[in-house]
Amino acid sequence: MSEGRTPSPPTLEDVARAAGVSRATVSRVINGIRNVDPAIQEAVRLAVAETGYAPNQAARSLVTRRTGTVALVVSGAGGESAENPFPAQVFADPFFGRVAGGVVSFLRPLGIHPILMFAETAETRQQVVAYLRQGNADGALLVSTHGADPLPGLLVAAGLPAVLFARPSEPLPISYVDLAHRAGAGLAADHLVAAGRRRVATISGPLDVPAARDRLAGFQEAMAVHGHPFVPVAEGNFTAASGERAMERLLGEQPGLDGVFAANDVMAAGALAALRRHGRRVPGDVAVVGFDDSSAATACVPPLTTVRHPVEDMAAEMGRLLLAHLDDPAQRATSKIFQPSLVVRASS
Amino acid sequence: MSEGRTPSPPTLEDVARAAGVSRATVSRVINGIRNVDPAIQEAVRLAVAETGYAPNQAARSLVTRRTGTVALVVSGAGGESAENPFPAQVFADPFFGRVAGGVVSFLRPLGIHPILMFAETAETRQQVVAYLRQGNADGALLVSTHGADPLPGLLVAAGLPAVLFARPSEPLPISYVDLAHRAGAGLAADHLVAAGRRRVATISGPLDVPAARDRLAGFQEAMAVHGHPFVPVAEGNFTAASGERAMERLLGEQPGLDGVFAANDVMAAGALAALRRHGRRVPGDVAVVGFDDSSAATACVPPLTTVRHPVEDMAAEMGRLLLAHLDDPAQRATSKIFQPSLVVRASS
DNA sequence: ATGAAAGCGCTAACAG
DNA sequence: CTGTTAGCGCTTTCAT
Repeated sequence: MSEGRTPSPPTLEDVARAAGVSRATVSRVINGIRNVDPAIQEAVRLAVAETGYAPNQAARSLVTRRTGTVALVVSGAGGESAENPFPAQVFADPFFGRVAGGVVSFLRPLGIHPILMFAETAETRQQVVAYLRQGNADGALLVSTHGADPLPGLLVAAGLPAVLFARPSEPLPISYVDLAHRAGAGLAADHLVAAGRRRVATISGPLDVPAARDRLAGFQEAMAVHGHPFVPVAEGNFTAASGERAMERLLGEQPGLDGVFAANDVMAAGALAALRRHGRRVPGDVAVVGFDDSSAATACVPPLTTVRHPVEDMAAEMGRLLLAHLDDPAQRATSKIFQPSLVVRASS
Repeated sequence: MSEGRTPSPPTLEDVARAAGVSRATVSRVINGIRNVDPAIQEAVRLAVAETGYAPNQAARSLVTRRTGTVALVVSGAGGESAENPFPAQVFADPFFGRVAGGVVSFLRPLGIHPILMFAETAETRQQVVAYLRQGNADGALLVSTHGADPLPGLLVAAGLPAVLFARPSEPLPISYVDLAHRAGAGLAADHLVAAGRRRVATISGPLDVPAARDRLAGFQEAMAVHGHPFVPVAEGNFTAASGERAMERLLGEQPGLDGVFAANDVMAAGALAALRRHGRRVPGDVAVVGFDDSSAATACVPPLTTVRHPVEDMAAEMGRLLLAHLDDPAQRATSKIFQPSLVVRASS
């Protein structure tokens, strides 16, 4: 009585034998296809339980040509060389965590789990394309950290289903979700003006990022509407340190400023530090408004008034759009723009 | 002359025909098996290029019984009900980002991409087990947010290869990486004492988390060695808000304290806020030491002295251990404990 | 309503 | 060194 060393897992065949039916019937029951006698269904279910059967996904994919998996790709815009070989920084950004959380919350109830990929060089982008072409995933959810990311174009060229987190910088037949950045920045401007602030400045994000440009433009436009055609600007790169430096510069230019809008919460937190060092009270002397409503907004002292960016909802929508496209590949690219809202806290 | 509607991707057969050889030979070339005539190798490579061939992973997995994929599972300890149905919070923690970054940086050069999973209820844990049993991934990298996570036990019981981020609370034949938490906390104690601090308190993490318990014990032990057998403790839950509340309590108990060790940087940041509100200067009146050396440590004002937790390296090591186990399933469970180090910044 | 049989694309003995 | 041959486990016509 020798037992197999590595008892290979039960197959459909085993279940069929145990239930006294054919493989085809077991397959039907498992895949929830009707036209199966209830009594037989029950027998099959029993056999599945007692054999501990679990369908082999590879075999299934081979015939259905579907993996039931999607890739979640975080992509930069680097060139040939690996400028940032270590992906830790990118994933450490709470923004990425929110995207991942939103994607998972939508996909998981459907039994779909995303494959995490990271691409920032020409080589790694090709890796992503090859990976998808090999049928490791049915499609991709793409989050670019820079506007000029070539990956969306590559995906479209390869005919691979994908959905982007933001409008591509070049027009492309591809679906995406995005935020009404201009409107969001406008909310911040309206709020500062309504609060009686007259000497307002802004800390922008890196201007090669479309979202950063939109937030700046939206802020400037809204301020102009309120009779403030000129707004001092200092450019940051979305990090706390850059926000701090930008605030220093602004304070140097205009010591009497009484309000500042930062294009994200993290830079606003940096600005808070600079203001404190210069003896300005927030919001007494200077009102501060951030953008995103990220964890940084509430971790600050004082907590930040900010523009809410429904990242999780948007990420979930990406999943929805991708699945819709997979169900009906003929359907055209669509987009969904989310509306931001203002969250007022102690900093303004 | 009609073309196929959906031109099905080229197969090995197509490449073989184009190269004028057999499927087996093409397979050999593609899988880098030697004993193939260099001239034929070249011909095959050419044929691959002109057909645009990409191997079908499902077909490959079906016969090799390997997917070349691993699961990265973030797991809580919840019971039957979904107390925290939304995974966004968990993924938003920068700690998770560091783990993901470390895992990806190690796995990606090997062409392996992790599947992101999240489990916090009995049901979702079963989902993870089922997913692995279906052969969607060869093994799991598991990060538990609580000590009493049942998932490691389930994985062992199912005979699924896995590596944990921390020592399991129950002894289990499973590999893991961990940090010498006690030693790390000891470093913090030594530093505070060396800096002349005499009235030192600590903010612990949630005491149902083994790492939090170890950090507290390590700190108390080291302080005792330095002649301070009693250290006031306030328990937090690793969030900034909890750190702030804990600091308030400590200040109430011992208004003259001159040093505090928080079991993570985020709570230390909260403590900083409370200290500022109470008019204490850091480090002038009170020295503050955190733990982890996370992004929170440098985002604070002043930046935190902290105990470095090499999360990325540890995550990479998890990957290495898992792959080693997959290569040789007979090999026993191993563990690797990393040593922390002190990073001195302005807060102490 | 159920079963028989034909592959999905690939790797791995086994011959030659 | 190369080709032939069997499947891997599953879904899916096609008969019955």
